Parts: sequence; structure tokens; C-alpha cells
Amino acid sequence: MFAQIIHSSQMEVNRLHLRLDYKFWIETENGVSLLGEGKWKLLKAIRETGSLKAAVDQMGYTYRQTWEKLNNIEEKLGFKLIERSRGGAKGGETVLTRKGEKIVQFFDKLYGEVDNDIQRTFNDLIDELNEIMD
Amino acid sequence: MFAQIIHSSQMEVNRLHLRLDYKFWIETENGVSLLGEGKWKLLKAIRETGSLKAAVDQMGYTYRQTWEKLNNIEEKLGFKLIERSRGGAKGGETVLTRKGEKIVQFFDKLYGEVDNDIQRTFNDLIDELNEIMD
DNA sequence: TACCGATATGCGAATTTAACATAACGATAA
DNA sequence: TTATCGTTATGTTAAATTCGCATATCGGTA
Repeated sequence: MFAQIIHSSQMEVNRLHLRLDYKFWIETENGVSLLGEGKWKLLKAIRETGSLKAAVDQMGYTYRQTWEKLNNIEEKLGFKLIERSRGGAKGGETVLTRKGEKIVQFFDKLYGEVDNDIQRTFNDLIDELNEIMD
Repeated sequence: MFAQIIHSSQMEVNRLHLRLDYKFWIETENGVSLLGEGKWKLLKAIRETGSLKAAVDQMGYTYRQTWEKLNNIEEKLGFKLIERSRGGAKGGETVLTRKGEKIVQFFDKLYGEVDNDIQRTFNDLIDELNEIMD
């Protein structure tokens, strides 16, 4: 299948196909990044599981770092995204605050509104990009 | 001016205004990021100045790291973005290759096509975001 | 042929990130 | 009342990355 001889004047060798990607994020008015796609998905995982530990495991993040990043973000925001409690039969739990839930919904809407447009633009441009490779 | 008493049932204290931002970048088919806005602007600075050193100074980058990143990108791309020469009266110079120039034009077009749409979407959503703060 | 300024590159310091270990907590079951 | 258990909280060390500085290389031009 792959060993067939290609009868072409210009054999395609090692053709690297490039892709386009994009990100949105929320930042302070002086340009300090606060949270983007990663935290968005993390918050959704927390909402699903009711646990920060379960969420970071699911995302493949480290608990130690994520815990600290969340602290840092909440401090800069000035409000809590999640409400944590520890102890008890289950060991503890973490749920989204009202504002945390709003942030999730905000990203849902943001990505939902522009993703189609961007993907369409990407599709129009990606061929042009790969032609540069030749 | 700022010491006036605000006669309002809900005084605005420490109101943090958030912003939205975005980025595009080119990556390999397995998701390895290659170059984005930073390299785009760097390449334009190289085109302007004819010098890698002048370009990194202008961008506020370090020569050491930028030089290595460019090597790495070019290696992964499989072609040169810039053509460097050293020695001579001017000490040396760096100019864009044909493909490097194409990459610059690609980003020009990419950002040019979507920036207006995205900014419009951002404007529609940013108020909603800042309402979350209340 | 010496000079000069940009490119090229080595290397230790500083900073950041990752990884591991351990403490604190509190509802529940015994 | 108390031991248990799983999660949150946090200290610490190792690893990886980045930064900063120093130095070598190069080759037109004076």
C-alpha cells in the first residue's frame, strides 16, 4: 500500500502539513493574562466531578500547580471561582461559585460564537499556507 | 476630584475591568506550536532593519534566545525563514527569505481578515463579562 | 592587514516548573 | 467518642527552562 511506486514528476517527500490554531483569554486592563481555555475546561471538569483532584487528574494537570494558579487567579479577580471544603466522609469537595459558573458560560458563548467563523477562515487560508512549503 | 462623595446606593469600589485577547499561531499536524504573533512581528522588524540584532532590540527580546528559537523553527519547518550573513563592513546582516516573506504576508492576511470580526464579538461580550464582576 | 559590528555559541546563574511527601480537615461509621 | 478515609492544603527538593554575560567567528572596508 505505502510501498507502491509513485509515478509522478514530483514525488511528495516529507511534506509537512501545517495547521492553524487560536486561543482566547481574559486579561486585566494592563494585559496580565488571567484565564483561558485551560481554566475553562478545568472549571467544567470541577463542575462535573465536584472535586479539584478529580478535575486535575482528568485534565492531566498537577494538583500542586493548579491549586496555586487558581489561588492566584482568584486573588487577581477579587472573587472566588470555586468553593472548596475539606474533610468529611468524601474527604472534601469543590464546586463552582455563581461567578465561576458565569465564567464557564461566558467561554461557552465566546467560543461558540466565533469558532465557526474562524474555522471557515482557517480553511480558506490553510491551503495557501501549505503552498508556501513547496 | 476623586475625593468627592458618591451619592449612590451602590458605590463602585475597586472595580476591575477585564479585557479579552486572542492569538493565532501555526503548528505542526501533531499540535506542536511553531510560530505566531511574536515571530510575525520579529520577521517584520528584521525586514525593516536588515538585522537580527536590531530586530530583537526593537522587540525587547534577547538575542541569544531568539537566535535559538529561529533555528528551532526553521528546523521543524524544513526551510529557512531568514538568510543570515556575517562579517563585512556592517558586521553582517539578516534578510527574509522568499518563504519568510510569504509567512509574514500570511499573518498579515490572517489577522487582517478576522480581526474586525473578533473585535466586534469582543465588544458585544465584554460588557457581559464585566457584569459578572458585580 | 587591522578594525568593526553583527552573527554564532558556550556556560553558569537565576528563575520557573515539576514531583514527591506530608499535614490538616471533618463527616461518617463503629 | 474516636478511628478512618479521601480530599484539600502546603512545604520542600529535584529538574527543566530561561536569562545574562562572555567570547569566538566572520569578512567587507579603510
